[in-house]
Amino acid sequence: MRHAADGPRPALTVDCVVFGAADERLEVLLVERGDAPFTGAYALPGGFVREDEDLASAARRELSEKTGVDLSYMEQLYTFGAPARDPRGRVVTVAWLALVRPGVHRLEPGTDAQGAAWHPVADLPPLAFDHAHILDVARERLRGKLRYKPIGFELLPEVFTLTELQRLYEVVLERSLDKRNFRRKVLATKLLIDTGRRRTGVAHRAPTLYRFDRERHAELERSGYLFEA
Amino acid sequence: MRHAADGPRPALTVDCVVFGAADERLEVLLVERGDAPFTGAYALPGGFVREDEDLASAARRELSEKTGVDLSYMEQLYTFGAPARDPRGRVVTVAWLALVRPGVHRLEPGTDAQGAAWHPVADLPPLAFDHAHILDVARERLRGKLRYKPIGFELLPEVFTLTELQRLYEVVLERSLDKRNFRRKVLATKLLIDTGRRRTGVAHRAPTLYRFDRERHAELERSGYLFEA
DNA sequence: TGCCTTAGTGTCAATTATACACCGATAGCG
DNA sequence: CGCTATCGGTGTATAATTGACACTAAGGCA
Repeated sequence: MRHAADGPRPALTVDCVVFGAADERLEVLLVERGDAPFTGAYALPGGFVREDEDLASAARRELSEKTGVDLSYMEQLYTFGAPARDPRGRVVTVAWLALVRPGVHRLEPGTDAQGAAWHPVADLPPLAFDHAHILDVARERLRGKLRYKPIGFELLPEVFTLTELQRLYEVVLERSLDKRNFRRKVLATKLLIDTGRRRTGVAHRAPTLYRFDRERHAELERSGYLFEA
Repeated sequence: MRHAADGPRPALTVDCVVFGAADERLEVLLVERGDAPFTGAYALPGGFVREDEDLASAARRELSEKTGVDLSYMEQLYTFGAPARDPRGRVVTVAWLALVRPGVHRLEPGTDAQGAAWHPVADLPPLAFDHAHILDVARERLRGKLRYKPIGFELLPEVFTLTELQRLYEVVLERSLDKRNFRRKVLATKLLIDTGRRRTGVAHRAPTLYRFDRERHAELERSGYLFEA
């Protein structure tokens, strides 16, 4: 059975995969490591779980400490525990996934991370530990979720055009979508509100700006529904 | 950063939710606890992760030790880490999900579990720790998977009738399905092989026995496909 | 004012989902 | 041995959804 003294134990950390969309690209928040191992390499923000701390709280705290980004919600992604994933010894990490609008969070790197910055997932620097693998799992999960949850909105600014939303879907799903079918489908959800405003200053027809209907979304969440892109 | 000496750490366990179907019910494999806390209560088979052991291996080992059931594949379910989930101190557990055909595994309870047995999920004894919650999460995951993966077969005997398969779906999804539509859909997958045999000795028309086409399934797995019930 | 660029719109065909009711085969019983 | 009870097995029509596909509209700028 479970005795607190049962032999050596793995250490436990949390790591956060925070995605955002900017310039029609998918980006991820990384910190530059200041200490060994992997000094100077990039890593997912994360760190040790404290003795009396909920896992989700640990993820939020570490993300905040390492990057200055405060998030109220993250989804648990997967727990990675290969014995050799950390050269210092056995470390099991619970990875978390979050989607944010880049730009609304000021990045304030913590003392033990030299920098926190957005990196396009299509062009990543070498990552510490097994973080490249964690990121792959996160991208796969994001793809899966995007197909049946309208989470695309979480990644975009408060107001956005349908074309911007479509580009995001295309980037994440890695395939092109038909404009008319995409619009039909996404508008059919009734989750978008026409703000009545248009984006001006562009050298072409001014596109309509929409925002996400959080109330309707919460309502549908409660009753359980699907969404397909 | 991560120093092995960083303060007190949560202990780490694995717990296994093993589902099977029998008598048109969904069952789960539980062990009776021999030691405190929760002496005499039922629990999911599980235990501590060893220092140099992969998480999946730990789950397989604990399941085998506690119940005698050897499985080659389990899917990671979720990691539970509420600070108070174990009265003895901080214990984080990585839960795993497996589907088996009950009857093909001999149950051999380990020394520290008084008994390993199948229990219908619709009528469970009180469970130790937060295992009732873990089981809820597992049932939800099973429902989700059943909708788009043909995993129902994993829970049934080697040969089965379409009605048995449908009952299983109905039990897991908690709704009734149309017989003709179900048959059409499930046969359209071409994942069932008509064995040419029928179940006899029943006081009604003898139903055709099918078995699951593992080769075709593996093939489709590779190319990626969906399945809807 | 003409041109370049992106926004925005509709239809048709194919596919898929759903609703729905009767005859067939077998064992058991009287 | 035939009657009955019980579950097995089948098809069709309608509605909803998907996917393919091309042109006009509007705005800024040269």
